[in-house]
Amino acid sequence: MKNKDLAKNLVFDLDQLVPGQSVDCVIMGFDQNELKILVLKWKVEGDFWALPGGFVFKDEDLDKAAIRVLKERTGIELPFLEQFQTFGNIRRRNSDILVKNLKSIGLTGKLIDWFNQRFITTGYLSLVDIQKCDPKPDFSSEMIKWASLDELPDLIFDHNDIVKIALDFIKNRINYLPIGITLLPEKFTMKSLQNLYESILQKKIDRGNFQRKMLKLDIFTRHEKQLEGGAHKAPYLYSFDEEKYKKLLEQGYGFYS
Amino acid sequence: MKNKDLAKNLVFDLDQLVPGQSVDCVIMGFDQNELKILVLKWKVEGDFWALPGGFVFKDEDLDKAAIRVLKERTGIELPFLEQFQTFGNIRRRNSDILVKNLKSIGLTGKLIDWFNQRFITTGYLSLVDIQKCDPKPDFSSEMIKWASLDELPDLIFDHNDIVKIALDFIKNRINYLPIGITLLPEKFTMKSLQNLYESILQKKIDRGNFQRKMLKLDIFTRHEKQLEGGAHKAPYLYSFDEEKYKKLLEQGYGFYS
DNA sequence: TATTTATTGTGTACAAATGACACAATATTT
DNA sequence: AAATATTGTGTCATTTGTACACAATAAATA
Repeated sequence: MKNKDLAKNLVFDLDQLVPGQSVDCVIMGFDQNELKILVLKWKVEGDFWALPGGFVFKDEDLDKAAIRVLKERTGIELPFLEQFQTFGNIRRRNSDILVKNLKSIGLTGKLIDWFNQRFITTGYLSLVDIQKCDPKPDFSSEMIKWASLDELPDLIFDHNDIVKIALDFIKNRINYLPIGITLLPEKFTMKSLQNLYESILQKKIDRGNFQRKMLKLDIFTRHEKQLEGGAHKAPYLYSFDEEKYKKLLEQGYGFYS
Repeated sequence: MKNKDLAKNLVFDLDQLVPGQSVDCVIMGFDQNELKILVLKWKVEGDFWALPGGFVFKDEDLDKAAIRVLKERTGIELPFLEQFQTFGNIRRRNSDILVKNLKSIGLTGKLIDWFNQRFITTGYLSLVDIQKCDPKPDFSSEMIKWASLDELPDLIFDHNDIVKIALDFIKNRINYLPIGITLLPEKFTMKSLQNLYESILQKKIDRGNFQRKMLKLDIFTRHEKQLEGGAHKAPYLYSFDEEKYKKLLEQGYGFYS
């Protein structure tokens, strides 16, 4: 039944799509001090987990396609996604087993051919606040979830590689551009910002030094004390000063400028 | 006559190519203390300058396509090109005036259609030693030249943008990875390495400090004095210690690692 | 209520890196 | 032989990085 739905919905107009071109989105969220990736499970037999991805219309900007595809597959609306790499290995094609599954749910020959071609895919990423997102699977997926890096499932094709490259990209970027405004809630503690940095950089950072270094960037507004919950001494809450943050984004830091 | 040749040679098998996909190469060379870009002039009426670029075969890795295309268009053989960005704006299509020109040299309707589609192009770059290269125009170009950044001609489509992005990419990269081994001759002076850095970063660097900083990387071999020509006090010649250089390339520097 | 505990904000002290500038050494030119 | 331009290296003040210390304090516990 779910399979019939899928086959029915997959009847789109191939002529309007760029053949062999796709986009895939690595959406990173930060929750409970862990970095997580948004993945979805395809509505076919077998464990086919994948990044939210899709095709590109002939009359559509590649960047726009990424935004649209993310919206369609997950319901998440973002105004901007950052391109990080294009994957064009010749072995990038749907695996035999997947094609077999697609056949079994009644796809026609032309659609099978479509899915069986080699796709050159462009990777896009974004960092989001998990609390502000409510991802929902579309017709083609039976499940969507935030997977922590430790328990990232085996993904189809080279999607695991794509995630890895995306993580490297962010790990690199964090060294010269501030990060966090889209990953953390409105107000946050320095500790949680540090957790974010540590989970991206995969290393421990001295607490005191991190705090000083961050504050010296002068992109934060300091608020009153944290609500009572949990800790022993209540930490200050901070929020990003959007103007100063953007200014710093433009000029970067830590580099020759 | 040259136009006839072009039309004749352009009859390739479109079915074997990925439609709408291309690669473009930004080849940077360093000569006489200036950074230069390899550009070629198309063999059609009008001043159509472009980056060396071309199409991708269906059964070809994207990375390999870049290497092949560069070889075909310029004669330059490189084992590796670095991908830096993919350009997929909807307005990326051959301009009317170019198509008009292609028609005027006798291209058939199908080829015109091919050239008139929107291409998603992936940019690749490499840094080379100009002295070791002898670029030659292929059948489709009437001229090839190293253009310094100041006198870069107007390029077709968004190729000027592509060059700009490539330069930004290198400017960024130079801050955490050593550069120069493919741009400078076997033996070089610290002064010339500094010139290279200055022309990429577009800023003056203190001579003494630059020298110390570079040498501390411990990736150079110091040779005897420079040949007599020119200067007043002869500087030492250095060469890269390939092993140490590669090791540093792998681990990077100046960053959290 | 008084004490304990964990965590925060900030301080200090030393090492390392950076930036600005100085100066002797030296190959060529005059 | 003196002048000149450029190199290799030195110095020193400033900034940045790193490791660790300690008082302040909110919650938990006795």
